[in-house]
Formats: sequence, structure tokens, C-alpha cells
Amino acid sequence: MDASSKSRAPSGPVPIRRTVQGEIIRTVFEDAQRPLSSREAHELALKIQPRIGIATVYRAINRFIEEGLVTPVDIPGVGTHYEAAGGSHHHYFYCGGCGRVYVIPGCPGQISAMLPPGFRMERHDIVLHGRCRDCAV
Amino acid sequence: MDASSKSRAPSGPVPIRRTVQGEIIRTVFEDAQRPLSSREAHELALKIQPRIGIATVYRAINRFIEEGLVTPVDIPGVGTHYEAAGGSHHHYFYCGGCGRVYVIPGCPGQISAMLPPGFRMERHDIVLHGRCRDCAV
DNA sequence: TTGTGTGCAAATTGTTTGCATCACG
DNA sequence: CGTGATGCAAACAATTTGCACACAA
Repeated sequence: MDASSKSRAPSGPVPIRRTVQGEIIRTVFEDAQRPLSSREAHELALKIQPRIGIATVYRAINRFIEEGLVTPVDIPGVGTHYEAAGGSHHHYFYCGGCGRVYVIPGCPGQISAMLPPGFRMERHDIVLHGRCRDCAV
Repeated sequence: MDASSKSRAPSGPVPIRRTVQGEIIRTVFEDAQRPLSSREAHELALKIQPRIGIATVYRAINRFIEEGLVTPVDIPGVGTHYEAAGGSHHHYFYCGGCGRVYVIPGCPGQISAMLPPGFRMERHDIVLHGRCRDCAV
């Protein structure tokens, strides 16, 4: 009879279910320690549970993005990657040799000094391209 | 028989033909003064010559990129844009209000200081997101 | 039991390509 | 005139969505 016995708001945020596939996909990102493409994430998930579909990966990723667990990382000329959120502010390095995306801690600062007057900055993306140590000539 | 009567190298660089459509598309980028999406470029070209196909736009853009006339500009979360090349080093500002991509002259410098040891940087992309002056709250 | 998450396939969106034809050089 | 450029449609690749079913809660 007491509707509040479960202390649920009348129309609270949609509850998120804990599923095997969802946990696998979340783990893949947490373990990766670097941004993964959807294909990479799918391949890694398939190693654990061979019947996960790519649509499930995309839906999980989008759910994680809404939850703030995962952040999309767009690498110019390469495509969208995704990484576990929560780390401190950082940027990225894309290696043209091995195709891997590295995390670069820190920030050059002075970014907002570039803003034209009247413009308001909400976010900035910096992506370096080149060769990582292993792929350097 | 003198094969060199037309002074053509046996296998020189592929000649690029000057066509009406190509000129229109090139003009669109030169006049825009800002990065355009392929759709924007197509729409602007259609205003001048209503039968230009989107494939022609893409082929022209790719030719221009090879020639160095146009540079691709990837805006994270928004999609690939293209701009006339030749300007001095600059970066971009994407306005979430009007969807326009602005050119930001200059560079914060200190970028290479972010590089991990052994990494070699060939290029860097900086894209700011926010509200332009007209769209500011 | 209820409704969210999953799998699969079809639908969308952005970009490229095959082919017949056009027209620049 | 020969070959690159164009238009159109089909092919592709990446991502999203419709639908029936499975399974957390």
C-alpha cells in the first residue's frame, strides 16, 4: 500500500539495468586505459562474450556517455573513439604508425587567450598527430 | 617520328582539367572565408549551377586536397569540414548555437612541451567549442 | 510480472565508386 | 579525338532504429 516503501521518486531518472553485456563493455573501456574505437571495443567484447552485437556496443556506449562514464574522443581524419571518463583533464596523440590513440596529460594553458572578444568557450580539444616512440623513425 | 613534338614527359603528373563545376566549387571555398561542410559547399554550388551532384563536390574536394588547395578540418562531434588552404597557421571555434565554424588565428604555443619523450609531432589540431558572439547568452 | 537491454536486420547518413557520356585541351 | 570530369545510382562504411524476445529488478 505504501507507494514510497521503495523510496522511488514518482518519475525519477530512468533506472539503468545491470546486464552481462553492459558490464563486459564497461570493463573493456575501464581496462583499456586509452580511447577505443567502436570496432576495437566490439572486438574486445567479443573475446569475452562471442554473441555481443555491434548495436549493443553502440547502445551501451551511448548509455555510458549519458551517464558520464564514457567520453567520446574524435580523432581528426581517423574517426570517433571513446574512453572511460573520470581522468583529469588531458588531450590526445594519434600515432600514424600503429594507429593507437595515446592520452597526453596536461594542457598548454593560454587557450582562452585565443578567444575572440564576446566568444564563450565551453570546451577545447587538442589532438596531436605524429609518431609514438615505438613507431619513430 | 618525333614523339616529343608536344614536349610531353613520358609519364608526367596527371594534368588537371579546368571545368565549370570545378571552378564553381573552388570559388565557393575561396569566397567562404571559413570551413564548410560538404553539404554547405554543395548547397552553395547548387545556387550557381543547379545540376551539380554531390559526388562531383566530393571528387572536386578530394582533388583540391591532393593539389593542396583545400584542407580538411575535422570538428569533433560535428563532422568533416573543408577550407581553402594557404592561410597562416590557425585553429577553429565551433559555435553550438549557429553551427558555424570560425577560424581562430594564432596558436597557444607550448604545444610540443606536452609531447612525451620519444614522440615526434607532425601536426596539431585545436578546436574550441562554445558560443560565438552572436549566439552568446 | 514489467519493462529495459539484447540480437538481428533494415534504415539512415556521409562518402566513394562504376559506368555511360560530356567536353577540355 | 583521347582522357579526365560529371551525373546518376548503386555500393560502402559507420551509426541508429524497429521489433520480438530475454532477463534484471
